[in-house]
Amino acid sequence: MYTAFTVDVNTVYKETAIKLHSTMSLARKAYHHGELRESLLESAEALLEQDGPAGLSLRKVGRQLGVTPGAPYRHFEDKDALLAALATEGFRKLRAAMLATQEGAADGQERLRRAGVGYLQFASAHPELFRLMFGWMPARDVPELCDAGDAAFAALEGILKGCDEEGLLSRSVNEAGLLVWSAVHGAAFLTIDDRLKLSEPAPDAECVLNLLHDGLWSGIGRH
Amino acid sequence: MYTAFTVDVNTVYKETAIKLHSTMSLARKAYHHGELRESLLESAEALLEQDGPAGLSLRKVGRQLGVTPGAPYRHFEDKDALLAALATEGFRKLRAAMLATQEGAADGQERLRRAGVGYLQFASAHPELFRLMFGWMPARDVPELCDAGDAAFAALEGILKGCDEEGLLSRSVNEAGLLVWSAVHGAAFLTIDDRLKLSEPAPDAECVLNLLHDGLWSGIGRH
DNA sequence: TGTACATCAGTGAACGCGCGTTCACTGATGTAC
DNA sequence: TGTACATCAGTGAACGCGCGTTCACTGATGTAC
Repeated sequence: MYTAFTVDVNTVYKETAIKLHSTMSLARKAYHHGELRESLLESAEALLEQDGPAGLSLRKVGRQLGVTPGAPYRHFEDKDALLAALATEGFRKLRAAMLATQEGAADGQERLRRAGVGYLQFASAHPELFRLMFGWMPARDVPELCDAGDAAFAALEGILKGCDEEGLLSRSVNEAGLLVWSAVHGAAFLTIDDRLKLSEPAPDAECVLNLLHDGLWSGIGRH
Repeated sequence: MYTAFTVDVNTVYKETAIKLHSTMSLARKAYHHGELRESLLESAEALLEQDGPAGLSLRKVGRQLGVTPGAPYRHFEDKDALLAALATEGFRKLRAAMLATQEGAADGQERLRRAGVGYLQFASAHPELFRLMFGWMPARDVPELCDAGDAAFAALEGILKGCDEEGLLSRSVNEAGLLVWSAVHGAAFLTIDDRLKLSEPAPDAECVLNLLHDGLWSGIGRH
C-alpha cells in the first residue's frame, strides 16, 4: 500500500512540484495523477499567461506536470478542446467577477458600476486568457463555450434591465448595453495592452472604471 | 535582354500569379523579384486575415510568392520584424482611416464621429491585423511601430482638443479621450468577434458608431 | 474480508510535419571608366 | 557605347527543433461476488 508513505512524502517532497492527494500520494511519482484534468487546465492557463498563446503547447503543459505527452489525450480530445475548456472556464470566471460584489448595492447604477469593475479586474488578472476568450472563440462552436459566453453577457443585460425598471435609463436596454459593454470591453483591452497612460503609476481598475462610469452616465458633451 | 519579351509575357502568362514589372519582366520566372518587400507584406497580411496569426509563416508567404524560404531574409531580419512592419503599416492605415473623411465636417463633434466610423471600418476590414496591432505590439519595442501607434492616438487626441477649444466638452480632453477611445475600441473588438447581435443583418460601422456617438455625447442616464 | 477481473489513466516510443533560420552559391543590376 | 566589377537579391539544400497525435502497452483502481 502506497498510502502508508503519505506522511513522510508530504514532508520530504513538499518542495517538489508534485501535488499529493489523500487517496493516492506515494513515493516520488504516481502512476495515476488523480486530478490531471484540473491540473492541465491550471498549468495551461499559467503557461498561457506567461508565454502568450504561441507559447502554449500540450507537450509543455504535460512536461510541467511531469506527465507523458500522450496523457492529456485521456482528458481532452485535442489541443483545441483544451483551449475551449480554458475559454469556457474564463467566461464563467468573468461572469462571477461581475456578479461577485453585487450584494448591498444601492441601485442599478451602482450595480452596473461594480460589474464594470469586476470585468476590468478580471481582464487585468488574466490578460492572455481574456484575449483568448474573445479573439479565438468564434472559430470553434463548442456549445458549452457559447453558453458560458452568453451567460456572461446575460449578467450585464440583467443589470441593465434592472436599471431600466428603476427608470434610470434615458435609452433602450439594447442601446445602453452596446455603449456600456463597448466602453468597458475597450477599456479592458487598452488596459491589458498597456495603452492607457492616464497617470503614473497606471490607474487601477476601480479608478478607470469610475471615470468611464461617470462619463457614460452623463455624457461627455456640454448641454 | 529579357525585356524584349515583356509584351508576350504579359499576355501569355497573365493568368499565372507572377507579377511583371517594366524593368524586369521575363520568361516565366524572374531571378530578381523586384518588389519583394512590398509583396511579402501584402501576402503576409492576406495570409494573416485568412488563417489568423497561427497560420502565418514566413515559408508560406514565400511559397505564395514563388520564392525560396531564404528570400524574405533579404528584407526582414526575422519573422518578428515582418510582423512588426505589418503592425506599423496597420497603425498608419488606421490613422489614415480616421482622418480620411475629416474634410468638410461642420464641427468637432462631427469630426469625432467620422473618425470613429473610420476606426470601426478599419477594424472590420482588417480584423486579424487589428488584433495583431493591439495584442502583440507591447512585446517588442520597435521605435517605428511605437511611433505609428502614438501617431494614431494623436489623431484622436487632436480632434478632441478641437472639440475642447470649441467649448463642446463637459470634461477634460483626457477623460473624454479615455471614454471615447474605450468605447470605439471595444465596439471594434465586439464587431470583429461578431458578438454584436443588435440586428439582423449585422449593423454596419456607421450605424454602430452613430449609436455610440449619441450615447457618449449625451450619456445613458436620465437627467 | 478476499479475490478476479473489467475499466481507467497513465507510459514511452514513434510518426511525420512545417517551421525559422543559415549558408555557400549564383544570376542580375547598376556604376565607374 | 562598351566593358569590368562590386553589390544586390535571389537560390536550394540543409540544420535542428518542438509540435500534435497515435498506439500498443501496463500499472492502479474499483467493483461484483
